[in-house]
Amino acid sequence: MDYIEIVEAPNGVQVHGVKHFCLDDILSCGQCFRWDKLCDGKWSGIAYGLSRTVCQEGDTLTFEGADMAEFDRVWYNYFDLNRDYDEVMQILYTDDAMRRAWEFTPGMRVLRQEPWEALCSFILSQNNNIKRIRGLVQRLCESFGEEIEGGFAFPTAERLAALSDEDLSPVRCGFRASYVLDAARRVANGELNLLEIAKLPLADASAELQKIRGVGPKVAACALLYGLGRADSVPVDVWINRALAAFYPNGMPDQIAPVAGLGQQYLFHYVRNQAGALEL
DNA sequence: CGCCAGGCTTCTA
DNA sequence: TAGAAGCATGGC
Repeated sequence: MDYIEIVEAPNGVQVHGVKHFCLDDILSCGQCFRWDKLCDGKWSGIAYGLSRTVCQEGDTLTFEGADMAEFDRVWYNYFDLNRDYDEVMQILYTDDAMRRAWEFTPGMRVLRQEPWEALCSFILSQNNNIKRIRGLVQRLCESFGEEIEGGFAFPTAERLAALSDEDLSPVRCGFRASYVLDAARRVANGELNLLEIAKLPLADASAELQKIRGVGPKVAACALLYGLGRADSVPVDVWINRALAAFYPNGMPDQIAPVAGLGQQYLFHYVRNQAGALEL
């Protein structure tokens, strides 16, 4: 595993000896929208209806105010700590471009966010920039999410399903409003069962999600990767498209497929942030 | 001001 | 059936 021990400390739960883990990279890379970096370097965010502050000092993570039961139930999984990233690394290192991408941000990980939150957030993400996506998600939560200690939970599909386009106007999400409502209705009425979709073959799962108005291949792939735990799902945006053209004119190697979505996360960060990455 | 944003739907040839 | 235009809104 990617840590030595997990202990309850006076100020919360601590993970000691964590590997392949850079909180800054994980939370600022655009895979999630509800974490803010505080001026002291700690991160404050909301997931699974809990508002928490998390910090990393070297190879120690501290989940302030959490107890072990909460950590086991929520954060262990959320930060993908049950995955052995040594294994991921070994697979990705069989490929040259993936190895370079990994080495650029070796502490990157893919979060396991709540299924509905991930689907809804990435519907809002389309044709939008990360700064504004964060604002949309925040207004959606403040307007329709349950008030919790420290903020607002992500609104349930059931709550959103009962709303109209006009109800969503304070969110200012433009043409995406009807997309969010269509998704909420299909999820709330049981037509789409996200947990069942997660188990389907990738192409079938994607097709199911694309029944939602406003959900195409990219958003479906994001929902699968970030919300439904599908490490084999690869969101292809303009950046990944460039990377595919530059590095994989004949497609990605087969052995990468099971973790191609994780590889995508390293690759995405690499080609966007490393000047000249695409020329190699 | 113009261009663009981790796309998708609709229109057009 | 592929390719381009249109879409709401705001960050830069």
